[in-house]
Amino acid sequence: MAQKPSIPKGTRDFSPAEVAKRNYIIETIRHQFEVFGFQPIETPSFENLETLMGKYGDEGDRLIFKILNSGDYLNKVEPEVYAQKDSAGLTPQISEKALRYDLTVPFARYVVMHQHEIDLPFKRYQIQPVWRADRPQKGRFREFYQCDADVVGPGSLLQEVELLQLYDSVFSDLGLNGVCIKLNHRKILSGIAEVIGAGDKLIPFTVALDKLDKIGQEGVMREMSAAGIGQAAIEKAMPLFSMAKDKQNSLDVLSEFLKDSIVGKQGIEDLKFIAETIRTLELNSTSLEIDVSLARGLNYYTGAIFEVSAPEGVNMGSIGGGGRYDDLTGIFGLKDLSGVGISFGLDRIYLVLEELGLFPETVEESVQVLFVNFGEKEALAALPLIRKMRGEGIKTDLYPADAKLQKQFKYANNRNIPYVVLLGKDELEQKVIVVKDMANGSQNTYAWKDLQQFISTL
RNA sequence: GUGGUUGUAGCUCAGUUGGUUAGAGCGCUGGAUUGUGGUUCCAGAGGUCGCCGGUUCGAGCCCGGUCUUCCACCCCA
Repeated sequence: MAQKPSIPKGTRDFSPAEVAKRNYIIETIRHQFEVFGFQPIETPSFENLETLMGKYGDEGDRLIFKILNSGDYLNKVEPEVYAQKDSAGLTPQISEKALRYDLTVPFARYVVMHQHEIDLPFKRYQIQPVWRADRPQKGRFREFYQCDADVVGPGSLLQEVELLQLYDSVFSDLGLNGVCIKLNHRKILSGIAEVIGAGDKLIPFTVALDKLDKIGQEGVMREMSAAGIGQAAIEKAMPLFSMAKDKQNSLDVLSEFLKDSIVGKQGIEDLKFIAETIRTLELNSTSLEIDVSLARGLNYYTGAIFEVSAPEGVNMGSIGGGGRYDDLTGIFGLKDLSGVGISFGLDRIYLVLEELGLFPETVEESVQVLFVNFGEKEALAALPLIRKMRGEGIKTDLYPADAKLQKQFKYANNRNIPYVVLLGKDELEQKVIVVKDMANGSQNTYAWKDLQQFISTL
């Protein structure tokens, strides 16, 4: 035996039970995507490197998995570039393809390429793996699934409202209560930066503000200062810190704070509309919270931004996120097309459901009825009955070998199979089956011709 | 990418200052039970102590490297 095999860091194998649970989540999400009128697309697992580079910021560029060119790729490198040992300069010369980093940029590329064949507004969903060359942690993998729903076309705030309802529907179906959707607006952040006189430092300002929960007011102020934001500006922003804690009145406080900022006021109007509409429609299992300190999201968001956090007490980063991007397709040459979308982090939702014990028991039920194998003659007699049950859509199986009864029952027990059917010598003679209910141990006898009777109890 | 952490049976983990043949629980296999699982009792199998190298008379234990796990940054789902 050679070296033990292994898989790359941050990747995983999935056992049948895990796949069953993952499929349960995927099907729940897919169902609601379709109920909300989204259509599926799929895109290649790898794109041209230039399609992806520069879309996620410097940090994102670093985390993109690049694919080495085929053949004698070093041969084409200019000697000067090679000699300089400059990785950034060398990369485009030895790699022209890269693994998909998210689903949004490929979607934007798709819209531009297929603009003449899609009807706007186009509501698409996409459930596929993405890859990031990140250092793994709990709930952070190098290969993971995103489940995205986006709308492109004429912009309307009703779409934001619908997407929030979509979040709510999915988490309700999954039985995951206490999920909190945080809501903010890029224009509010711009307005704040403008009002405090740090308009040119928007990104570092928002990145620092986002850490308020984590490092506190002092930490945020220190980080802003380190980012080159002036002391006067930071002090002007101070009311925001206390406001972030008092989430009820945040819009009123913000209105006052941003009264001189046109952009800022637009952001407030948007959020007011979204929050009030949601309030009248009511959410089922999730809560909506306006949070000025929410600043995450990729560089392309321009309007509302969302982030979904797991219920309190579960230590997990965000399990979903999204927002509006007014000009995503602009970078691919198609102007004035607005989009808004959300994403579900399948792998993290899985971990949350697992931790809270929220997977339905039936999810792992691969077989409903197992026929015991008593030998060739009995097994052959069972086959027509099994075929009939399978024809009715019942997950039915015959134990594949004439093993000890004890072993077959143990197998059924370990697999959580609820019913075991006995068809041995006696049953064969009398043309009956004995059905054992594994939950309570009770047994019932049915004639072969009355199989339907048994089926109807399932 | 930076700093730290982890790895021993299929799983969860013990393993003393470095000292014979590395343990437990669960699981697995067989038996008590030749037509009955989930409870009980008895017996058994199962380990290159992540990998490579070093120190030592002697390494699961000490040192270096490497891979992996998890954590804090960074960033993110």
